[in-house]
Amino acid sequence: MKLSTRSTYGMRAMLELALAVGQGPVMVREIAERQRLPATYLEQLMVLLRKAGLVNATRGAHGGYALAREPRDITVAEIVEVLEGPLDLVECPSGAGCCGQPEVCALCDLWNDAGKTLTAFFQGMTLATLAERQRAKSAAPVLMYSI
Amino acid sequence: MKLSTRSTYGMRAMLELALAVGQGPVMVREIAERQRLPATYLEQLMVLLRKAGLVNATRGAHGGYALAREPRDITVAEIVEVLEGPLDLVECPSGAGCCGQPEVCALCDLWNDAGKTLTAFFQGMTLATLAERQRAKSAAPVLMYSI
DNA sequence: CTAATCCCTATTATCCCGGTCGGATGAATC
DNA sequence: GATTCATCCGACCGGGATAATAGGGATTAG
Repeated sequence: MKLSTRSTYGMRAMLELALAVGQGPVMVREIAERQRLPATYLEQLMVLLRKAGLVNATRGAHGGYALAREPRDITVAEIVEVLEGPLDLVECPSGAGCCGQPEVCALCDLWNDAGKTLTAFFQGMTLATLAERQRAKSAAPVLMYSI
Repeated sequence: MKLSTRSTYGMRAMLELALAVGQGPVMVREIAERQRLPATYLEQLMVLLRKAGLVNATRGAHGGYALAREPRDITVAEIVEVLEGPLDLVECPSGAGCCGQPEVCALCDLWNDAGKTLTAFFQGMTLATLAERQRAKSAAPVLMYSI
């Protein structure tokens, strides 16, 4: 039930883009170095994000990636869903999650509700919020607690 | 990010036991047949649930499994955690989920909060509630909507 | 034209899940 | 006490997905 690295890598890249908003496109290699990620692997993920309309790519020299929308208009839910597939805990009703009879199975509801809970959480979180938090963390280091 | 079948199989078995509470132990084969699950596979899962103290096993003839506690005192969170591992979305801070510096990484908090949300949801759901819902569903079939 | 960068398609390695099998252990029945 | 029944335990295996790597093609700036 862990998230795959696709999501976490992707989120790290997207956060990086959110922090660099307004500074022109950022190269994959640059992101990869800053985040210590395998560059060629990240490349594939960026293509997925582009196809999903979350980022714009500019090719050629001085190219790179930039967010396609304002950070406040991109939710974590979107990003994760692109890289991880639908935000459901089981694939009802055809899958093994329930008995195959959703109308009669209390567990189907359980899994669906859990998925909705998670989705709601991720939908409520935007790149803008995350970037803000990240800036706060970077600016005010552990010193805060050592007074 | 899907749940493995271990959890779903296990939950189906546990719900079956909850519905059969007070009727003596239930055999694995019996559960497997009713839920259309591979019996020998389910067997392994039941052993895990027993070692976790969620069910009691009686061996030999007329043996089988029964809940170790009252249905209202067994949460979905416990069951899932036994079969699926800790209810976290990433394994911070050593894993690839965050940058390796939880104090400086906004994403660590994100993943942890998401995990807590999910955990809270599952902790709030007991076998008693599920059994009740299941009974309601079985009792009042689709006929309700065809008046 | 040339360098830089994204784009795309294999290919590989590794791990975990889902499942099977055979036999050992322990309990009930006769 | 022998037999039967059911849980227990470990070993094994195939498939599929994940996480990479590699190489070449397309596109743009200078």
